[in-house]
Amino acid sequence: MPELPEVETVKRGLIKKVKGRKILKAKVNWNGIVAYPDKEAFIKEIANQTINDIERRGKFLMFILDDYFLISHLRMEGKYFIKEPNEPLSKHDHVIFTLDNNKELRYNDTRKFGKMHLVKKDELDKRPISKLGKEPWDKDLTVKYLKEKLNRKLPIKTLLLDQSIITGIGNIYADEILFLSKINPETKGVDLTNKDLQSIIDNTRTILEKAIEKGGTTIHTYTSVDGITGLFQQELLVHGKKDEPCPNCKNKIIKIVVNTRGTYYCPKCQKK
DNA sequence: AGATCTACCCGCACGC
DNA sequence: TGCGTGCGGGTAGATC
Repeated sequence: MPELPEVETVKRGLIKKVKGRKILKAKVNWNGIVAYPDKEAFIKEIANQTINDIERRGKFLMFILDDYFLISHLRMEGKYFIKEPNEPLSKHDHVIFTLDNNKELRYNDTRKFGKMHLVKKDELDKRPISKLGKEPWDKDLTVKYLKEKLNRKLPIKTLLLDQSIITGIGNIYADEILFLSKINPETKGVDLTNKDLQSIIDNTRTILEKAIEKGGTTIHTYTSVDGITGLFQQELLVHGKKDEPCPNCKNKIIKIVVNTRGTYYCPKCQKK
């Protein structure tokens, strides 16, 4: 599933393929994907807009158009493909953009979880990305900042997934970051030391950078339906490794549930 | 009022 | 084989 590194990889791939292209028209085959505005307005307003650039904010892709931002969240399984117009639609192709180079940009989403918002450039503050917290590499992401934001009783695992604090960390990397930081996922935010907070910042950056690097080497796989999952799977240390030996101390990794999210950690290395 | 919790959107994978 | 259930990001709305 796409977390920040995968979204960054998709972004880089899309820039190569569609930057500078004009969207001649759009077709929406599943209304649920288009969250705002309604389908008719979406189709009407996006016609003849040029994709001037593509940016990433947290796990959101942001297509910079002439008068609008197209904000796209892939959620669990969203993918973009470039296809020839005469190629038959795949089962889960839900939004099709016809480009000015006789190609189609197709949004494919097995689980129909993804969302798109088309917003005027001066209306950005009303839409989802306005609430995002610091990007992992933001210079303002400091121990002081985290100390304020994490001064709560919720488990650190839950707080790491809160996109309004640090944006871009998902369920998988949250486990990995806490493992590298030797912090128990159930530790209350308020109980973290300055050293813990610095560890979280450092390890977040390290692991996401490493993952982006990996993503970069397999950039073509974003057009392959099952390509993205396989990539960082091999790199994981604890997530999904129930009953397997901890890479650090060989103790068994255990799985618990923290605020409905499956959570993996080493009880020996990550004591409360 | 602010913090926290819950339901919801979906379809696939898995296990009994 | 067939059915039930867990999964998971973000948001809206409920509740503490």
